[in-house]
Amino acid sequence: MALQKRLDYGFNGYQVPPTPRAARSARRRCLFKRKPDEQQTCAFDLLATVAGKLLLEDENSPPSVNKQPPVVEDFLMKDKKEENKPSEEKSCDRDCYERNFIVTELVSEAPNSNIRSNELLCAQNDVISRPASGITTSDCSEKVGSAEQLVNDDCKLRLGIFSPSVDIESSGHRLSANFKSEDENKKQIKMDSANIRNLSINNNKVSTHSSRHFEDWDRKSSPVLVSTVDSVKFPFCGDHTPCGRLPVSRDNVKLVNRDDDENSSDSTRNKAFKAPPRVGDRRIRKLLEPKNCKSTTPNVKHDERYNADTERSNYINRKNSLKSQRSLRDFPFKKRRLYDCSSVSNSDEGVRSDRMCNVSENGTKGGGAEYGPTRPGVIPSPTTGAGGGYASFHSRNAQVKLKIKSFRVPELFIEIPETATVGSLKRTVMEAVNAVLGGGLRVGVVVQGKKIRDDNRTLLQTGIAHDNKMDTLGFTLEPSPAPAPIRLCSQDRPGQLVHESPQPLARYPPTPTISQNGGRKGNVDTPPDIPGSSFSNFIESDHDSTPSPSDMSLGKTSTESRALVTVPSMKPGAMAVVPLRKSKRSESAQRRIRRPFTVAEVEALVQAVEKLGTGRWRDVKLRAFDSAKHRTYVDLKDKWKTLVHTARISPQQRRGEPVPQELLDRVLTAHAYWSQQQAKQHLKSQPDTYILL
DNA sequence: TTTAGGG
DNA sequence: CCCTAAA
Repeated sequence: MALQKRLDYGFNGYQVPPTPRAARSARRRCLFKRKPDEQQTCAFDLLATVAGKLLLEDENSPPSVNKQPPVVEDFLMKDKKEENKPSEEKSCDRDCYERNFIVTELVSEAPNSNIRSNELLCAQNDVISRPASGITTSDCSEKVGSAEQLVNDDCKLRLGIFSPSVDIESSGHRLSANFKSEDENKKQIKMDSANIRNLSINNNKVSTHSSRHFEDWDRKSSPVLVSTVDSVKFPFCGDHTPCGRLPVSRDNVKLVNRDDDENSSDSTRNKAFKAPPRVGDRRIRKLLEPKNCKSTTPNVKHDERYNADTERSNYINRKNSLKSQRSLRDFPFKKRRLYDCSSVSNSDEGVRSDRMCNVSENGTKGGGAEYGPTRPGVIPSPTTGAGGGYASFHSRNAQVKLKIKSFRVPELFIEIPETATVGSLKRTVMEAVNAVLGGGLRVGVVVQGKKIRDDNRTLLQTGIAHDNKMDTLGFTLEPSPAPAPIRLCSQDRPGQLVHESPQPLARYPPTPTISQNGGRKGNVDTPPDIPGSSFSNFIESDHDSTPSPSDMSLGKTSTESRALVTVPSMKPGAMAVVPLRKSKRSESAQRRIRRPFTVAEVEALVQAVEKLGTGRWRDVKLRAFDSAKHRTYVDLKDKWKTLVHTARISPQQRRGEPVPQELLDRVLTAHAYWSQQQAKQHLKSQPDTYILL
């Protein structure tokens, strides 16, 4: 059997390394411009990735959620055009990464204010944070639909997209804002059809998230990760119907962790133009990837690999035919489970909205009965945007209180083999979430469309305290230039991540200046934990999965998660709205956090190595771990090394998350095969020496 | 920048 | 994971 396997690998499955290393290195060049520092900004990258940037809508363009820039259509067209041009890399416009942060309304702090900003809040939350399926009225729904179709064609299961919306509330002034997200902020749970053939087809298929536009995401985005005052929620959208094609084999395992750290690098962007994207699976991802910033070298050996992959895949299919079939049947259920979660989450959303309303009551004393439908006339349609007319400001109020009630993270894209367990899926998702939350963020303040860079300016000076300038106050979330504190991205302590990540936003605020005031300062640390949050729901009965830090963290997360809330009372003389401790970020050169490979990752690695062989770690990385930025090819190589070692030692001596024996067997087989190949090549390359000896 | 290996 | 020589 072993022999047979070997033969299969040798003749059908593996592809003999065709090119000398030199040749290879010649044509790869564009990727991995990651700076050393960036490796440590795991989470952050994501927010770069996930949060990206929140931008206040310009004054000239009235805050109107519905308003859709005419550009969108062009963008879409562009996308479609580019689909046919695999060799062309889309340019990454910086604007792509910006999310709009719209201050819908700012109300006077006066308790008697007749303006029910709460209503606005509620309305906005209601509409915007609704799962994509529920949002169809938007003018861009059509586009969204097409985008989703494309996605579905690729047999990808998209889990939530959030419409990033941020509500800023204050007892006095209330801001309701929407973060318009973009696709780059998402990770995708992608179930690729296992068959390589399918993959190839998919590659040629036009699959693009047209959602480069926040609008799109805004509309279709489903709530995914919502951190509210009281809890962190992980709602999944329920609008994704399982695609018709189901994964067949474990081929094409790909972990798409969109760590968009590369987005932030201009050099990367520039390079994108130099090198066209590689054909094949990667290309799809490119298209899907919001950033699309990095380019891939053209895969010269694409056809070659295609053949090899196909054969290999056939082999695997034969081998696992039974298994695959079962997987086919099981898969929908696995997915359904997620959807069930989503429904739960959705319901939670309602709770969340309510909670928000309630919270807002604190400030305005507005009766709950007055919210929403009860007074529809008063509620500015979130889509129409709230004009500044609603706000009546009392300039005598010296305090500006802001409360960011929730951040929504756009989307998670993850690829995972259908053979993976639900537990591993959960872990993967959790990792993605942690990555999102664990990152550091920098908050920018935008007033009247202009970014306020001077942190020392007072609100008064900036105009935030002025009645006539309250219309447009915005915040931007952007990746912090320096790596986030390790703790923030530590996956080893995932439990802390979820509530820690918000820290840069929520906990640091009270600067000396700000802390002078009483007000609701105490709310900053208000951590009303909601044990039954969606997060815990999402993971709850995870018995089938092997214990992993992530899993453990989930429960912890649900109980420890802190609200992403900041209610720093600020006097006009206060400093930045959301002061950040930038200094702490500078302590780089830290050892990267340990991120144990999951079984899914191991499988992806094994599969890639089986096809590419050892010694081509960059290709392996690109193939299976592209967009998993925290896995460098060195990491993969090291992991392979340890895998080989692990496979050779007795199971009793192994530590950590147990790797399925089947995988270890494959490791040994592949390692043996490629070692042999290497030896052969070595002999060929030095025939003279051989003769001489 | 990538590989290959030792630490 | 880190560090680095070597390619």
